[in-house]
Amino acid sequence: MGKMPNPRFLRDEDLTQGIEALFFGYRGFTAGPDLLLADRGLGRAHHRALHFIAREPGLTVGKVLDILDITKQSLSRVLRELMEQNLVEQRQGEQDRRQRHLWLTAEGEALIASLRMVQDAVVRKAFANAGAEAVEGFLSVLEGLMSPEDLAKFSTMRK
Amino acid sequence: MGKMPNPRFLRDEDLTQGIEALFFGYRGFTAGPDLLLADRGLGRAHHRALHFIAREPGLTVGKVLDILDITKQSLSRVLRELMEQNLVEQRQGEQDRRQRHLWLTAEGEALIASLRMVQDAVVRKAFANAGAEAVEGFLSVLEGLMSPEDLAKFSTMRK
DNA sequence: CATTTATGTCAATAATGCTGACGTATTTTG
DNA sequence: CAAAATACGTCAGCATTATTGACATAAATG
Repeated sequence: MGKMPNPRFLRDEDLTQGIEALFFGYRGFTAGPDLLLADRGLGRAHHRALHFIAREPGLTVGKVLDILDITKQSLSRVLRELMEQNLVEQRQGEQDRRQRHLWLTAEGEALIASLRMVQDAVVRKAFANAGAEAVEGFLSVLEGLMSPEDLAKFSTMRK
Repeated sequence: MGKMPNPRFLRDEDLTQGIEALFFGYRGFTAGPDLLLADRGLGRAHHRALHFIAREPGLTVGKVLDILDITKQSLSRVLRELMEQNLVEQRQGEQDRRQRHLWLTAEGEALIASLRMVQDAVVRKAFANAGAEAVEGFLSVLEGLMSPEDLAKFSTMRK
């Protein structure tokens, strides 16, 4: 047998609190980068593309499409804008020459670094104040919220 | 003195994981409602308005503006569409007749109930699988991510 | 009575997404 | 090798959610 079932757990009120915490928390999480990006005429979509390209340089367009789960038309516009601003560059695949591999330019690296600086500061503070155990809980709840497909992507990235 | 500082805590990798967990988790959290709303030609903005009106019936336009932190022009369009679909109604304030108090109609109550059904199922499953302690951690990290203003709103709502 | 407040509206613009259709280069397959 | 599938790009049109700026009205307040 495990712990006593908690009668004060999973009430409607708890769910409401969780829903609202996500709403306000997500907003706090994106506010800083949004401001920085706006200076360059970029938005959250550009941030996401930069993030995943930075995380795994040489990613193909197809892989980014799979991660972001948007249409190729939407991604195409975002990538074009990033390339116009000399933040990202494409290189033809060597094995499969149909593929376009995406890399950050030095300028792109600099931008993502400043975005990370802002976002990391917020996340680090939240993590540090809440403590390591809370962070474990935070992650496990978020994993439970993910679709099976996204959970698989999320897990694979950490290997 | 407290716990031993954990050298494996707050590395760049941990922050990356947190950032990506929020991205994928938030997507899982909004996917269900988005589908239901699309059937009626509504979006996430309408959902947010419905949520807070349902939570505190009789809310004034000004209070909703403060919570959602969007411009009155944006909210105005959202409310007009909700009223056109007979989901929300306005009543003039009795004390202050400049104010418009917002209420859900029976139809609005029915819609928010079905949205809650879908979203609650996702959140309840995530909460139940992760456990009460994890939920505490989840909430405390999210509170740490909120701007001071949003944290105040979030806290006030629970009193 | 002048000012402030609460709300609404008109117009223009931007970022992010969608569907559908079509094109090209390249690889794979029968 | 020819046909099919794959990876990618692009053109056009449209929807949602947001913005700023300007202006208007009714009601409360000092």
